[in-house]
Amino acid sequence: MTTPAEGQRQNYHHGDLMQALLAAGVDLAREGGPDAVVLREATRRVGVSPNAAYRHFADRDALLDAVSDAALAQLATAIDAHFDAIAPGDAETVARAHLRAVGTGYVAFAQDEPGLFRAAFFVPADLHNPGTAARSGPSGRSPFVLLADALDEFVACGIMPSARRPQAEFLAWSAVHGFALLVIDGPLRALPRGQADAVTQRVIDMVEAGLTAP
Amino acid sequence: MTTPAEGQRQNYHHGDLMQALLAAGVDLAREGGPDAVVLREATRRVGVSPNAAYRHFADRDALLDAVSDAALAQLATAIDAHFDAIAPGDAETVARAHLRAVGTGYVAFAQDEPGLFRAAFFVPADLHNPGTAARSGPSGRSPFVLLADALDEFVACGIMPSARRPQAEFLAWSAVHGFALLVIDGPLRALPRGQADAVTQRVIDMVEAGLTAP
DNA sequence: TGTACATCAGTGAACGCGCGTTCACTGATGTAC
DNA sequence: TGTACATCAGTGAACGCGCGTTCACTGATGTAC
Repeated sequence: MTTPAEGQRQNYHHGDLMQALLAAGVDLAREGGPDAVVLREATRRVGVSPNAAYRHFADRDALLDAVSDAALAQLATAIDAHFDAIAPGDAETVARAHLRAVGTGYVAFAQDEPGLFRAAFFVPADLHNPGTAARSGPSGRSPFVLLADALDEFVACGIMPSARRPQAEFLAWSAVHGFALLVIDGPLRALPRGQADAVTQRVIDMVEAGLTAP
Repeated sequence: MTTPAEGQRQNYHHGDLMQALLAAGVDLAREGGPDAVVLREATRRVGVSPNAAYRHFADRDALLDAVSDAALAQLATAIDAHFDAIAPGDAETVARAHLRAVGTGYVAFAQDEPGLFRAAFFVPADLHNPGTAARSGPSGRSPFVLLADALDEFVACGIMPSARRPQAEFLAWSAVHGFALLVIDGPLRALPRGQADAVTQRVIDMVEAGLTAP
């Protein structure tokens, strides 16, 4: 995370240019989304000539992929934090809280880091492959896995019929992902944060009620 | 819609260059999404010099806005078709069918015309303003208005509490919009159409159950 | 401990590309008299 | 009905921009002996 004296480098060798370029790329994505991840600008920020990047990334797309993975990892970390805050309780209460934590953390991250959020999903994630550690948070479980586990708990504690379980991830994901986009880019972008948060909870209410309806 | 002998124009004056450029822009969006709406390419396709476009559009963004409106109008038309296919019946059945028609038509359009779909939402629509006729289908009602009307029917026939009505559009929209993106760009992009259609219906089931839950 | 040399990580300069946009212009059109 | 002329809708050439990428190179590093 420490980018030592950007542009002020003394030694010929950088030390960890790969990591520095990745960090610069993440900054660019944070500021302007995936399109802002410009290879030349990343090298400029690190204080290195443009072609130096090619020692560490095959091309611009490889850099963007790495940035996308890093963004996914940050999303995972944000969701982990919501997960860890859940108090113990009976299975059903905890299961519902798990679902809510994923949704709430997901939307909050999109609101806090819209550029990273868009970069994360610019490269379509293969959610079936939990992915490398580069895409997970401290828990080691990707957001998709956390969601899947929460839904498994729904079945286990009897509030969702097991026949409804297959592909239910995508139903929940759709609602929360779509809402995140409405809020950061779409017609709800002007909604004050407090009101948006209230609607976020209603989206999760809808998902929960929709999945557990008799 | 008829683009007379593209690139083979005889007369100095085009006739309706504005419309021709818009049509070319829509084609570009269809083929490659909003980023593919390139002003020079549009003029090339129409067979006109690049700067001729500036007689009709202030700049590239103005062209893209017009393309986006046209794409929204096509989406509206597609949804209108699903609406018109609904058989008469009791209020509740019709209300549910209306909601389903909007969702089904919406996702089907995204699947059939992913480029136009992405172009339509590249310029964030102000859904509160029903928008000009340029954004509606034959019915004159925009998709957002059709959705809002369906939800009003839910309240009117007593299957949704009126306290839940405000902003319910955004809950339903989130789920369907998010799912459309999962299908055209995201992790569900490889799912065969038939299976995707089945999941679409489950998304709508979830929305319907979630909004009408006791 | 010192030196030769292969290897690695950077540099400097340049490339072609296609874009959006502007300039001064010319050909066609239609209206006033 | 004919002509002068303002207006409109195009043209041709060029601009600056910033990008990704490649070339041949040089400085630094570390290992073998």
